Amino acid sequence: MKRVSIKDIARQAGVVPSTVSFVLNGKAKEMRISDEVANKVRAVAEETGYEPNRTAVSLRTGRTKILGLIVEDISNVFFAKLAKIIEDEAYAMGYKILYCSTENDKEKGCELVKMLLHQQVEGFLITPAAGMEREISRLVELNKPVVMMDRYFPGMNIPSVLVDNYGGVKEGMEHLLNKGYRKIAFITVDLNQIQMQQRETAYVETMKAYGIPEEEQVVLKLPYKSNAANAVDRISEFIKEHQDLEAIFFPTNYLGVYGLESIKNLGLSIPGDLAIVCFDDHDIFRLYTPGITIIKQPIEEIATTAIHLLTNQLEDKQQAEELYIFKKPSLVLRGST
Amino acid sequence: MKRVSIKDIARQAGVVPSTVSFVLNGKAKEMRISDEVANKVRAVAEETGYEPNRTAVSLRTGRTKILGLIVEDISNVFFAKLAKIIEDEAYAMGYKILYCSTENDKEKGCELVKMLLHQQVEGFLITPAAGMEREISRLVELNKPVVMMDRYFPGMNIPSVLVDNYGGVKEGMEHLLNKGYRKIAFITVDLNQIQMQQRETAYVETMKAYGIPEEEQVVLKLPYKSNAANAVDRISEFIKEHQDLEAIFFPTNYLGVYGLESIKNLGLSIPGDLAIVCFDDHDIFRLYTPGITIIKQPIEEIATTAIHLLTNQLEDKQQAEELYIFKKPSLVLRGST
DNA sequence: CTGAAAGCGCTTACAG
DNA sequence: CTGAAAGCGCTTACAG
Repeated sequence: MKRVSIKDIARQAGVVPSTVSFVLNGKAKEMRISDEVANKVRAVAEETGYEPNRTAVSLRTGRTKILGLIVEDISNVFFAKLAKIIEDEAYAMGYKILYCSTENDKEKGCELVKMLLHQQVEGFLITPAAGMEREISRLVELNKPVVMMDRYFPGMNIPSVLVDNYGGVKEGMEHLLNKGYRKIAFITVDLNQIQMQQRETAYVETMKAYGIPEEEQVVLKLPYKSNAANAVDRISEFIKEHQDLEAIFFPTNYLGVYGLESIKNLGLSIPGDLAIVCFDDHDIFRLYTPGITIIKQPIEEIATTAIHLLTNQLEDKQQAEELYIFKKPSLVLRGST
Repeated sequence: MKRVSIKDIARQAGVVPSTVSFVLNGKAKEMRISDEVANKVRAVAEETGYEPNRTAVSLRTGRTKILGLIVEDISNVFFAKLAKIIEDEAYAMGYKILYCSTENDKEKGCELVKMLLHQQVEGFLITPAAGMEREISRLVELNKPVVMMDRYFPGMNIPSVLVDNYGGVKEGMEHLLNKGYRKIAFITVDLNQIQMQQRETAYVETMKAYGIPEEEQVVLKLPYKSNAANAVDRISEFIKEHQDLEAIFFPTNYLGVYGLESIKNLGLSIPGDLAIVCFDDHDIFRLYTPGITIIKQPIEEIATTAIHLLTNQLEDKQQAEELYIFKKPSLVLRGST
């Protein structure tokens, strides 16, 4: 059951191996090989079920057609969906994907980069953990194309595909404000992460644009790693303290879930007592909340843009013109708000 | 910025390439290379930051240290978690994983097997879609180790790591029955899949063992691809028709979610009006159902067993003694039932 | 103890 | 138009 090689085909077709290689790589015309010979070779390759040995091709050409994808955590739905789409697009273009997860651990992230490098991957798609700057700039020095997703390091000059966090929150806020809501709270997390900061800025500025000064805005910041029970308690308390609240904006889906539980515990109805807008969808919303408005992450756009950006660099060796590409989330109304 | 090769090291250390290879592969002793020479070689390798070219190693040794993992859908939490654990274990043993998803499509599944084969993977971990039998037995003929997970093809003689569906349902049913519940409905899906059938059998037989004959058992079968709204309607109707119901057993988490919505719509309480047991956990349960009992899938056990089964075959070239390995799910009580 | 050489399966510049 | 040959970076059987 030995694999057939280019040599076997050459022997059977009565030509030399190089001829077989040219024919099978579509260079028959270029090399002025007669149709007769070319067809013979193709026929033999066909009937023997020949498949080139990719390892040998890689060694010879220096290309592996393998891309490395480093996400934060493959078991998280957002990244899993991202990975799936990237995988599909990559396969369609003849690339394979090697995945792994940093778990937001700088050390592990750097390890993985090294590992993928040994693995001879040709390019990298990364949602970087903080602290991976050095390792990533090393990749650039090694002339390996890199595209970042969802996060970025300002000033590092690496093409990045990002969610338009500011624009998304602005749109959601305008939706509420245009409906006449004024007392809108923003319940966020105390995390020094660029995405979350952009979202908060958008809240503050959109409110201001509608004539509500910062002093009258209502922001609650929960500690980063607070557990479900604590978060629900804090939010419930907060809602009770602010009896005049008309709406709440949650800048991330987990907060939204906690919020829903608080609202349910307090016996309030949506959107009767409170209107809710949440950045980023969650399965739970589908079932339990006819009156919630979602700002849906543009996962598909991010994935396809990123993979194409990367393969373009690989094929033409040219950089993207735009360094930071922002994808706008879309507003989804589930029932009335 | 050219990579350093074994030749470069040989030159700098004043030896021939083969000596370098022996030293770096830990065969210095075996080849009786002097410590002095060996240390010199190691020092040079260290300071030049030498990393072997895996492609060349693969071509020469015929080994790639890459495993193929084919799941149904990487964007599904169950498979994503499975993949994550497998990836971690594999990396720890020096293997890399190439993932992909069949989307339960026989054609795509077979394509993927071929693709991974071209990619020179050494072994396969597969959650097969129906219809992939031929392609998988081809792998065995090619002498490629295969381990199946979660599903199996009876009589195909391929090591499979499975959930003990029967045992899990039996345990959940006994839990209910021991608490005194007698009128227990089983709401399932009309799908000719081995897992679901085992679960149903367990319901029927456990009921019988407690003295409730099949005529008095209550089973509802929903069509396979019914949407959420239809499913919820059917279940609501069913509950209304069976006023004397004391408990419901859902053999899969999506049905449980639909069931919860029906119960909520009907204004019933859990476990006051109805006790609920569901096979397989779901995020939603965590938030909305203090009185639900879960039969938790043994994801971690499946993943680690499967990967070790595969690597054992690769390292020792020996088959597993047991062909079918069943992992027992665990019963998790959320509040009282 | 060490070195020279073959060969894994390809691709491609070169000679004819 | 076709063929002989080098070489990608390794490993390992063989000779000395």
